[in-house]
Amino acid sequence: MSDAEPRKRTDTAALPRYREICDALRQRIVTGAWAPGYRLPSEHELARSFGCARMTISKALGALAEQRLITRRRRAGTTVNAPRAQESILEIHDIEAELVAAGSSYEYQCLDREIRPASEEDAAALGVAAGTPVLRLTGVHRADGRPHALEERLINLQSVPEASGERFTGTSPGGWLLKRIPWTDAEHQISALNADAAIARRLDIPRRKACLCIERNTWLDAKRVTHVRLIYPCDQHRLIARFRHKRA
Amino acid sequence: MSDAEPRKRTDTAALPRYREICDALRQRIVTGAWAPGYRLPSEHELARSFGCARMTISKALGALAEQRLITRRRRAGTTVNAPRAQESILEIHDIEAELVAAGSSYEYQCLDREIRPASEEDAAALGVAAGTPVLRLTGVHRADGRPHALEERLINLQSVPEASGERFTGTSPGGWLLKRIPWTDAEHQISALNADAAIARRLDIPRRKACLCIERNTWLDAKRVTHVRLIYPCDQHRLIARFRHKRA
DNA sequence: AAGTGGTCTAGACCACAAA
DNA sequence: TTGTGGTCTAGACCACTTG
Repeated sequence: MSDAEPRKRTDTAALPRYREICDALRQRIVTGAWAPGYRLPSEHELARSFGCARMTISKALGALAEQRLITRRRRAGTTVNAPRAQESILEIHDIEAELVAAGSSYEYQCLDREIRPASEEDAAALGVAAGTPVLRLTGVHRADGRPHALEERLINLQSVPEASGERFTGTSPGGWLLKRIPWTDAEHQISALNADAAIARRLDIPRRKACLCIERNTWLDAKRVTHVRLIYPCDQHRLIARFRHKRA
Repeated sequence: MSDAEPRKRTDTAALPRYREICDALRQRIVTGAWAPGYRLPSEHELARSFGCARMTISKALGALAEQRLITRRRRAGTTVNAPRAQESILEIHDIEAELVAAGSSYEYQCLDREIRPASEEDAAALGVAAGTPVLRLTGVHRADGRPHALEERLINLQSVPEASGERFTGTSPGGWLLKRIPWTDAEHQISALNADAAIARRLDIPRRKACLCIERNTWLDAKRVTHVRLIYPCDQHRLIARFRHKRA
């Protein structure tokens, strides 16, 4: 067995072979030489033409497929995709962790706490039946003593009954929940709004100032856990989302 | 050569071996049996204990690493990561496609078009050297005749020289670019702002109205392609991001 | 120096979907 | 039926990094 006898790869590259191949193929796609719909040569053919094992080709194609530049189907072969929607990964951090990471002090101030049967509005926001017992919390996150974000939260007490015993004075509900109740699904809605009088007062900003609003719904399997609405003054927060740069 | 003699896998599964292994390992991590910081057995050991080739283990670990549940380093081994931020997938669509999908008519109106050497401000936004030739475009996206979003765009003419020949009256630069120049990397910044006089006039909204602002930078490998700033009145747009349900 | 992950090979069998 | 991708093996060499 001559076995693996490749390794003439101390040449210049430092780039793995599959990566070179991946880049070469991507080049043909992005330059339009291989237009959307074009069917690529089979893995066997590519392996021959690149002079490598089929698995190396497979790895290169796998990377392109994960970037959604191509679609691979058994028997049908591999075809170039049409340009797609921009898809980015958005990381939404715990406010406390975020502020601490930025070197600020952090404090949660509870403004209001109420256990009640869900109103129609609560029910719609949390996605439960009206009358379901919910815990409603309003509070302010402070950074270095100054208001940073306003939080309005509903907790489904059917999913998290132990929340009814917690006062949430000082401890932020987000952190508390995260430690106790895992979630399996989440949805975020991001919007902008003008601060109304109540928001302006609580965040100590002028009325009508633009704010970034993040609403999050979380599920534990099929059960709704919590609904939260976070309101940040526009000059205190922005979200950054990056396209995940495929490397493999 | 007995070669590949595995394939007792017409059992019940239909699930690839590397997938089973990946799930088994993930289970140990998410249940806390392998806590953050824990160092996993080496690939060789895992291969022995799972009774498979090392490459199969490597594929399973690769999937976990891509989910950022573990970190793999040569010599140092593989360790369990600390829990990470909430990570959602944000899809940012082409405005035209979005409006058409919603059943609205779509129209792009070019307000301004200029080819010039990049000013300091342009250079900073686009990430190129000052003086680099850029195409600067301002326009309004209209839905059913009414202003929907304001777009301010810079195109790097070194990356996309053919853009200099395009008038962009009627055709939206986003769609035009998407059809010609794919991107490999993108970064989005999402913020809120109060409409100033110019924005208010062009979008036909009151001054100080809150707007959602999306800034996008795109790269083709290392080259900057375009920088765009989209401004939506707060009641006309919201972004939705869903937790990516891990499957692999 | 030694152990780890990273990559690669030259085969092989399988599952699937198109012809 | 047949060709394609999907997975797997048993080994090998390499590069990196830690002890």
